[in-house]
Order: sequence, then C-alpha cells, then structure tokens
Amino acid sequence: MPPLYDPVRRCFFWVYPGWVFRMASSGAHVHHVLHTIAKRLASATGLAEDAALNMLRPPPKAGMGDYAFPCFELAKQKKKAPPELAQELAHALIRDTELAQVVHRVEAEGPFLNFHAQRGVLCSAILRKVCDPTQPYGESSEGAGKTMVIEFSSPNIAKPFHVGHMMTTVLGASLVRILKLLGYTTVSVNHLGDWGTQCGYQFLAWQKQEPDTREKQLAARGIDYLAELYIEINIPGKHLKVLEEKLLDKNIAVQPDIRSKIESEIAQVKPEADGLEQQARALFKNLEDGDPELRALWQRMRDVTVISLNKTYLRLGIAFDSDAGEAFYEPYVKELVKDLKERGVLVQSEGAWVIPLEEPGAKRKRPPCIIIKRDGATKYETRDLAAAIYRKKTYNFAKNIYVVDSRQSDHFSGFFKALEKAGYGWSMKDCVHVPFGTMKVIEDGLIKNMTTRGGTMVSLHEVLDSMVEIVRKIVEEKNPNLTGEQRQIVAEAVGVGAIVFWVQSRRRLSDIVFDWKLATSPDGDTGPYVQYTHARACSILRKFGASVPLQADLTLLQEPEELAVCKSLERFPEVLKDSAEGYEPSMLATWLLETSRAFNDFYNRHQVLKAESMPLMQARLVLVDATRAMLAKGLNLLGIQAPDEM
RNA sequence: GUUCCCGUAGCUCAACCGGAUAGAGCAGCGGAUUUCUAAUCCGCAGGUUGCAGGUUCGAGUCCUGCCGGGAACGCCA
Repeated sequence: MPPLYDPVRRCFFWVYPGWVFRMASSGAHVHHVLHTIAKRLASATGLAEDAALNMLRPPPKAGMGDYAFPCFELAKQKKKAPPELAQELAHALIRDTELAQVVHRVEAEGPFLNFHAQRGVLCSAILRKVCDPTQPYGESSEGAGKTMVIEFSSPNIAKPFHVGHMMTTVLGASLVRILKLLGYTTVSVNHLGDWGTQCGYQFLAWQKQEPDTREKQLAARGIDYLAELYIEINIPGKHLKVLEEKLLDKNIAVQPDIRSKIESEIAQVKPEADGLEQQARALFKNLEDGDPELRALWQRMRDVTVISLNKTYLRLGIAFDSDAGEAFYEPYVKELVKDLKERGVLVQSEGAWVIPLEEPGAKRKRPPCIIIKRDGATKYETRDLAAAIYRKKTYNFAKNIYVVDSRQSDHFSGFFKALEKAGYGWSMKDCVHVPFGTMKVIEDGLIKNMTTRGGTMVSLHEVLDSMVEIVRKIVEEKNPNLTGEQRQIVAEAVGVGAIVFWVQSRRRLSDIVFDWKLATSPDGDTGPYVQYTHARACSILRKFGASVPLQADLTLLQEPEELAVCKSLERFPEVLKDSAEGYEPSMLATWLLETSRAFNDFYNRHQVLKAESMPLMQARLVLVDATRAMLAKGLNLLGIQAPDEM
C-alpha cells in the first residue's frame, strides 16, 4: 500500500486499512492515577494540587516505583530535614483510602517519597488517555492564536543542493510539524538565495555554452546541469582562494621556496579568476538594472531550480508556505534604508552606512551592522532586516525562527541586535537563531567532510539513492515475500528514513558523524529499528484482522514489560513539548528508540494473539495499537514514513 | 588576538528546571527461535563526565580559570 500525503501535516504517512489513524491534540493528558496522587499529596502537604503535580517525576530506576516526590523544597519551608519529612508523609499517606485505589505502596527513600502504582490500574489509565479519540494524544492548544515563522533549507538557486543542506531542511521541517501539533500557526519559509553575484556567474557560464546543447541539458537534467555549470565557472576562483589560504598558513609561509612557488601559481590563476569575477559582477549589475533578457533568464533558472528542489522536498515529505527569497525583498530594501535614516540609527563610518552595536559596559564586543557598503550596494544583512520587518507586518509572528548552521551565529546575534537598536518595539526575544553543527562522514575509520567527495559536491539525491540501494538488498534478504514494487517502496521509506533519523537523533549543535553501516545496521539505535518495531506491531494487528477492541479491560495488563511500554507512551506529550521548546527534535528521536526498546522487550516475552485468555489478548491488542500509533506519529513528526511491513 | 560552539565507556551518542547508584547502541564475549517478522531479546564486560577551583542539602548540568578540538571575526552570503 502506497503512503498517503497529508497536506495539513505536510508529510507522508501509512494507514493500515481497518483502523482509524488517530493522530493526535491537547493539554489534558494527565491521567487519573497521577491526578489522584497529586490530589492526596496536596491534601497531606498543603501544596496546591497543580504544584504537587508539577513536582512529581519518574524515579531513575524501575524498582523505585512509578512516581517520586522530592521533599527538598517543602522541607525547607517547614524547616525539617527532607528524609524526615518524607517519612512523615509516607506514614500519613499509607492510610489514605482514596490513594490506595491506585497505589499499592508509598515509601520514603531518603529525601524522596516514592509511589508504587497498581500496575493494571496505571496501564489502563495511561492507555485510555493515549487512545482517547476526543483528545489526540500529545497535541495541545498552547500555541493557539500564535504564529511561528520558520525559515529553513534556503539553498542558493545556482548551486547544487548537497548533503550540507540536509540538516537545516530536515530539522526545520520537523520543527514545523511539531509546532503545528502544539497548536501554533506556522509559516515555513524557504529563503532562497536567488540574488547576488552568484547569479552573474551563472549567466556567464550559461552564455559560454552552445545554445543547442545547453537547452537540451537543462531540459534533461535541470538543477544538476546548472550546478555543474556553476562549479565549472568557479574553478579558477576556487583555485585562487585555496592558494591564498595556503599562503596564510604559518607552516607554509616560512618556507621561501614553497612560498615563491605558490606565488607564481597565484600570478598564473589570478588574471583569469579576476576577469571572471568582473564579468559576473557586471552581469549581476545588469540584472539589477532590469536588463529584460537577463531578467527572463533569471526567472527561468529560478523556476527550474524550484521544480528540481520540489522533487527533493517531496521525497522528504516537505512543502513550504513561501519561497520568497532574497530577490523578493529587494523592493523593500530602499524603504528600509529610508526608514532607518529617519529613525536616526544609521551612522556613516569609513564611507559605509552602519548601525553601531557596541554598548558601553557590555561584555561582548560587536562589529557594527553594515547596511550600505562603501560602493552603495546593500548587504545580506540589509535584506535580512527587510525580510524580518516584512514578516512581522505580514504574519505578525510570535517568533521568527532561523534554522541556519552555527557558523552564522555571530551574524544572527548582530542582526537581531541591529533590529533592536532600530527600535521597532520587537527584537531579540522574538527572533531565534536555531544553530546546528556540520555534517561529517566516517569512511575507512576516518572522519571526513561529507559535503564533498574527491573534491566535488555530493548531491543529496546521490546520498539518498545509495542508502535506498543498501536497504533494498537488505529487504530482499530479510523479507522475500514482498513483491518488487513493495520492496522498492519499503526500501525508499527505510533508506531515506535511516538518513533522516540519523541526522535528527543527535543534539543539533554537535557535529554529526554519519556512518553508512551503522545507519542501516540490522541492530542498534537507528531509524530502521524504530520502523521495524512499528512494522511488527502492524503485523500483529494485521493477523488479528478485526478492529481493536477499545472496550477491553486494560487493568489486566499486569506484567512489568507492559507497564514499561505504557510508561514510555505516557511521556510522549512532555517529550513533544520539550522538543519544541528546545528546538530539538532529537528528543523525539530518543523517545522513539526508548519506546521501541520497551515494546520489543514486551514482544519477546509475551504473546498477544496467543495470550492466556481472550480478555488479556484484547487488552494487549490495545497496547499494541497504541504503541503502533505513537511510533507512526513520532516518525512522521521527524519526516519519516512508517511502513506497515518491511 | 577577540568572540562563539563542542569535550561523557575503545567508537557513535543519551541524561527534561541542578536530583537518588551517569544510561543506550556499535564493536567484544556468552546465551535465547516447535513462537504474532531474530532487522528482535537477555546476560557479561567497559567511566576520576578534559583539568583545577567555586556556588549548595545535592553538579555531567550553573560560575571562574586553564587544556584540547571546531568555527566566525566591518563592507562575501
């Protein structure tokens, strides 16, 4: 069965016929066991029920009970030692009959008061919440009425879309999906790099080609052809840059013979590189001045790029609300400059117009934000400012989020500061830079840069294709029953999923080291592992063949492994919230692995369809279905499909 | 030189607002299949959380200073 595309969630998902796909939404996820504990705890301590609820947390180990109440704060208020207070509370609560209905043991362990819930009662309470059709689990309305603008992906139109773009693309898309589930209105913006000298290079390269061949190539290969042209025209420039960097290297600079060799090489390359640069700049200037022929060419190249990009985005299950790029904001820049001058925040410095950012007494030194260069042209900061102001006017965002790599941290903090200085009444707090590290790959035991291989850029499709191919072979071996077409669909879902999961399973700020073997590995903390777990759950339900008996007596779930699964499911809403607050989908990925582990443990130890009794089988079916739904939901939020067979 | 980010098991990574004995996976060793998918599960082993101070009932987490790795540093984007 092919995946369906959901335009609302902007992702592909799989539905198994026969059940309703319960997608999640709302804040009332707290079940009655927890409510009861909080209520009785409140009455014993004098705390407000909400306060008590907030302080309850899971103990570090399973044997320590299900919920722990740390007594430190309350002990301070009451001027008692925490362990003593814990003892007192345990004595008071042990005779509480209302509490006894959900909890079979309350005990003090040092400064903590630990509640041991009745397994069946707790499993039932959690699963009822997870399966509640009126309250999609994990979703909430906390973001209702607020708009989040999320800028991500943002490739340049002339350049290849390579693996380096994956982090921003995948991360941004996940944040959008997560924020939507929390009730926010989201605007996803692909801030295309469709303006600047790079366009001039592109025109130049184009003009050097035979008209017939270039048309044929463009029609056949789209962005790949343009990328190739761009790389080719930049060879002298790149070469020059490498040489100049070498010259700055201390180790090389001290050796006169090497130095002079490099210098003579530079002398050889420089005229050509400079010539090309001059021509490119001139062409871009013509474009800016409105040359109709270049304008038409620009539009064509942009269109071709967008069409090609959309193929990639479709493969990743992503669509944007806006692809307003740098060119789009060009008309707003003049207005902005005029406005900034009127506001008196622009200062002339060394021939340029800048917004000074130095603050007396501030720890951090900042260079000024340059708005107009000495030659009268604008900078990308200028366009970024114009874009932010445009977005505020158009969307009235609560937050304006930029998913851009960490190398640009200084740029963003300066630009946000400039925004504040300009005095629009909204500022640094409303704009967020979500930075992330670089993508590396481990090959032959060495960590290498992933964006280039043998000196050339690796396109994202290339990476995805090779991963899909690896997976196709594994599928062939593991599940020969699938038809060729099914196999291809599964391989695509698992191959692409493996990469997308890997990228998002690590905290975004650290550099990501990608390992081809580990990412598709039969075992381990990987996307395929989670997908496989999901497929196993689907398999049970498929064999059962009827709809899941939601009215089953869930208190029959009394095994520790059953409880472990339920308790993992219980954490989902919180994980979702934390992921959104920290702009960190990796938390969701970690949760998926934990839940999968718990489920596989249950799966290995207990039978569902051959359970000891019919009622127990029914209860377990609900557990399986709930897990299945949450795994699918979590995977989808990360932009990963959940095939029901693999 | 200035600023920012990172430093946890041999390797790749977790650890929510500061909470109990720092957890997973890989690699290594030993087990589990008349069974709903073994792409699974269980066990063993693996640690002075880079170093040194400080803050407090309590620090991998916060503060200061070092050490190591990466990155950015006024008119490129």
